Amino acid sequence: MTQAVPELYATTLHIRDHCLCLHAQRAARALSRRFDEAMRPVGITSGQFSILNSLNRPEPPTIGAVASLLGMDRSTVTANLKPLQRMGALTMTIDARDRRGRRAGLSARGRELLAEATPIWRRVHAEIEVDLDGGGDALRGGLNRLS
Amino acid sequence: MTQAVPELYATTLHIRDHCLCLHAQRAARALSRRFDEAMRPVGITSGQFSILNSLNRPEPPTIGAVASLLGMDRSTVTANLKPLQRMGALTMTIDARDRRGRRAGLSARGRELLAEATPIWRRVHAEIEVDLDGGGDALRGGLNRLS
DNA sequence: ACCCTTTACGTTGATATCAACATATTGGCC
DNA sequence: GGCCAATATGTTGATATCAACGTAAAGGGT
Repeated sequence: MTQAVPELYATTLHIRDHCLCLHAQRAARALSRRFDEAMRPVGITSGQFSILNSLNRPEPPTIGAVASLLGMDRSTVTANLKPLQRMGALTMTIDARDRRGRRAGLSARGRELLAEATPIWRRVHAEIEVDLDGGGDALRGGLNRLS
Repeated sequence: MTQAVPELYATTLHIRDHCLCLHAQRAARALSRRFDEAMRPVGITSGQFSILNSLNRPEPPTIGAVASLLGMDRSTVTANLKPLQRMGALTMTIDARDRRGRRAGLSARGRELLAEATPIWRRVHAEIEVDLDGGGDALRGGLNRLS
């Protein structure tokens, strides 16, 4: 008789060091925290910044288009729009050509928030690129293969 | 007079294509969904698998040690342990040498869940490595620089 | 015109995530 | 021994995330 699960501990160490899901979650959490903290003076989070940015187009996108761009569930987009709506950052309109669809756009307040946050994004992102020591493009390429 | 924010749209496109936070979140969501779906027959999520795996050590770790390993907030670890406790997967003990600390370990049921999920992890992870076409190590390296 | 499939969303319930605040314990310093 | 800063964790409230289910509109075939 050996221990209960003798082979699993080596496996555990292997997973800890190699699991791309774990590594991606950890990096995503670290990046979120970094941008969240930097954008706190503006009153938005990194996720809200991504959404505001995705809405800043000539033709306001549908919920589904935003979900597809951000790689998240449609119901997550709906949920994430709620706090932005309470801030008065959005314009929601029913698509005239397809009344199933709702199009989300930026209000004047939304454009204002985006304009305030963009220089912060630029600064923090430049710091991160420095941390990556020129590996930013390669990292983006690898991440894009996963989504 | 020009439009309200004429320069911002080009910036928006730039952010959409370059923001590492966005790219990392998107990839992390995609990976989570992939493992979540594969592990659903076992009844655990990818995040719960990561936690179970992190608890599988000779000396059960403290909450803080798990948080540090997974790169998440301590209160998030506390919250994530709750569903696992309800499943009967854990053993929680107060550290005898420092009664502030709680150590989380795997119960027999926890080891069972981990043993069931590990082959699934192995299969899905191998598929992902194929998708990356040999770029797995480089991607892990880049992600580690961020956390 | 009528049905039937597909598509676009919303809602609900469970889990995940973090900041801010509160509590308990430890350890050092006097 | 008593005080005080540091440490480990819990709690609360807000947001994020998704699957499953339900609703409404569009589009096609008859």
